[in-house]
Amino acid sequence: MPEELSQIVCPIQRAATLVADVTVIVILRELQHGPRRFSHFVDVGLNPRTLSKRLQCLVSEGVLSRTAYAESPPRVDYALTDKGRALTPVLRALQEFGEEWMPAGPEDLAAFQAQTQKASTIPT
Amino acid sequence: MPEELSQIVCPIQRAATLVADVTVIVILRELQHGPRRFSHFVDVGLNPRTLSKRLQCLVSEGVLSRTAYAESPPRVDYALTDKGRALTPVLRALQEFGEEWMPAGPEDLAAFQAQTQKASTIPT
DNA sequence: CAGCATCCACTTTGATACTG
DNA sequence: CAGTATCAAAGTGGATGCTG
Repeated sequence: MPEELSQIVCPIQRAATLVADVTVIVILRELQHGPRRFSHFVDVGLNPRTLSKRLQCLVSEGVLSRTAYAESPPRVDYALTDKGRALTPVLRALQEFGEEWMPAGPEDLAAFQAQTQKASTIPT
Repeated sequence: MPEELSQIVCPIQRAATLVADVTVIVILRELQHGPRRFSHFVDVGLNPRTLSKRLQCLVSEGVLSRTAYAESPPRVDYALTDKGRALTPVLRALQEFGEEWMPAGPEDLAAFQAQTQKASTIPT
């Protein structure tokens, strides 16, 4: 995902770019189940460096909310905002198109699921 | 857009990656009005090199059809296939999300339109 | 007209290590 | 725990020029 996302002016283009990133998709998928912590995403296989960037981007885009608790060890929760939830129809459209027109054998899906440690469907 | 698109197994990810490219979006938008030629896209501002790659990718993905006529000078038409038309809901979802949640001043839109020489909405 | 080959520079990423 | 710093490696994109 380009660093200059904020400079993309076309709404379609910008939204598409935002969503067309493995890391972002995994993040959104995980958050569908509720708030998650930084370490959770790391456990799921995301690179801390990229994860950090995406999280910052998503927060600054208003798609995610970041809540830090004054504890030790530190704890930070990430959750979907209304805007983040508004992204669901997009993901669903993407998924429906993908499932109907993008042939992917069961093995492939299994590989992907193993890779991300999660199911490939986005719950309602 | 990554060259190894065919290696992306997750349907969502793959469809998203396909669509998350300025060049691809412009191509799809232009084709909404009917078949277009290579030069048309060039006229619209697309780089021949990138355009060529995207066109090949879209054709091999089955999103576009390529028709070459035995003429001189050569003539080639590109058009949406059923699969290509099936992408419309995705673009629309993207657009709706973008328009509602991605603030873009009128100036920005104007800039974009000037840049692509076209309206930024996708006709039905 | 359609489109490939080349050059080149910039952007982005994974791995790894370190800190408040 | 939640990040950030560094570094080398690789992928991409634009400009240009050429050909069937």
